[in-house]
Amino acid sequence: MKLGHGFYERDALIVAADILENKLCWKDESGMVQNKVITDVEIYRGEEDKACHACKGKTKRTNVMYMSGGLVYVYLIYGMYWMLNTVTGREGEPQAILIRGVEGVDGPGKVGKLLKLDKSFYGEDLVKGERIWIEDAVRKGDYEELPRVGVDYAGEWAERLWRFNLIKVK
DNA sequence: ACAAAGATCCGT
DNA sequence: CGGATCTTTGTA
Repeated sequence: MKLGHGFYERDALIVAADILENKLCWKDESGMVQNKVITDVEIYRGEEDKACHACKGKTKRTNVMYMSGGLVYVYLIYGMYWMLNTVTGREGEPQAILIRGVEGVDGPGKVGKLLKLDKSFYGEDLVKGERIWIEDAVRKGDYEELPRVGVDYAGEWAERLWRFNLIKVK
């Protein structure tokens, strides 16, 4: 079942732990529905978080993060890779969760490539789920909390354990 | 207007 | 470790 508003409109710290192991669903170029288990996420939360794009305030780019949870935030990094984020929290609380990896796909750039993301996904509604959505899962495995990747410039904010990674079960 | 940096990945 | 490659943002 598709996750609804209630799931996303909570604090990013709660949603991030809860989103692991759910299924990221999308339609491929032939219209076939694909899905993969979410295994690796990172939290970007609030204007005070120096690693969060919203630390610059509300801009054309960060606008969607200020909206109510359940929307897609995508942006191009290094001129090449589209990063997939889900907006969380209530309106006025800039938050997003970066999908760093799904089963068999290790790395946010690869996730974006797999889903063939582009600018048109900015602000896409995950609750409506026309092109992309998330479905719930039953099993809840354990996860580890790690520092976020690639945000050393953010000083003490880089030390927060805001990367949640599913522990692989053999 | 222009320059700089960036939530990455790949090949050497 | 450097190159690819382009949007966003700060500075003039």
